[in-house]
Amino acid sequence: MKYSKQRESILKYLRSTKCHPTAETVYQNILSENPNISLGTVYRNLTLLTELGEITKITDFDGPDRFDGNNAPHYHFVCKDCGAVLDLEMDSLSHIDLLAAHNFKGTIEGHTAHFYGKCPHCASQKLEL
Amino acid sequence: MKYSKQRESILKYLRSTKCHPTAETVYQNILSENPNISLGTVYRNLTLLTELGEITKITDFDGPDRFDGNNAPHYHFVCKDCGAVLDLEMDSLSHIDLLAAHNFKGTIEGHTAHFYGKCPHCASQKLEL
DNA sequence: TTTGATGCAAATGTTTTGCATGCAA
DNA sequence: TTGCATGCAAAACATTTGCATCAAA
Repeated sequence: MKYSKQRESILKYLRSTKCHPTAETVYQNILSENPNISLGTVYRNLTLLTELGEITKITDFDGPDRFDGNNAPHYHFVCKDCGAVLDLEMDSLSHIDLLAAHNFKGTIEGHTAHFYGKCPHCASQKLEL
Repeated sequence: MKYSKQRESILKYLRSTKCHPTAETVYQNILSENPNISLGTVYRNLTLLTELGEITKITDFDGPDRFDGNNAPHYHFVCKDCGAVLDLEMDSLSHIDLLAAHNFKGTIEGHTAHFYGKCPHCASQKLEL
């Protein structure tokens, strides 16, 4: 694969943040480093990096897809109040694959899961009302 | 809420199928019963029925949103080969909310989870190769 | 009659793609 | 120099919305 400055910028930005940005947000954040980059190039490289396994595409939530530069397996939380997407520190739930396989005639290869509720910030605001 | 024949058709169709159709598929399937219905009306009613809790919107997968007329809580499986979405017969995984809450300072109200692999049909085809 | 629901079409938002040009190998 | 990657713009796709009309209450 041929090197490109644009792809390097995109990956560097995703590795540096925990905010699970959309393609548009990635674009806005690397624009200062790449004044002529186009949104199409951002999309092309996000798709490519996802196929290479360098990043993960998060399609679980409403709205535009988000991207995650954290390669380690982990689960996500979304706040019902403010919409923030946070990483959760918890063990793998691989045992649920066995529960799913129990009455299923196909093969279970894995799962995705995410959690929702109130994030630390919104939960504490609620208490103050 | 005012009665409408279109809404009744949509709900009747969703109650009758286990195939988790998209808005477009719902539209195609009720067209014979409602020759003049528009796709916009289908979208409006799918949104309304989702808000009423009569049906569920599935946003977990790539591609357009799907809708599920089965009100009972259950989990979904998607086949990596053919893309089919199937219902899984398994107990609630409510215990994973406790696992998620363990190191989390906000509040966990629930989760969504889905499983992937090969469906019964594609798994058996694979064996025949 | 009143008000919410519809059909239609245009608008919106997200993502993909065609094509000429540019840059890495 | 060769071919993949880019920038740009148009297209494709999914969904929402404005508005005049229609039908349920």
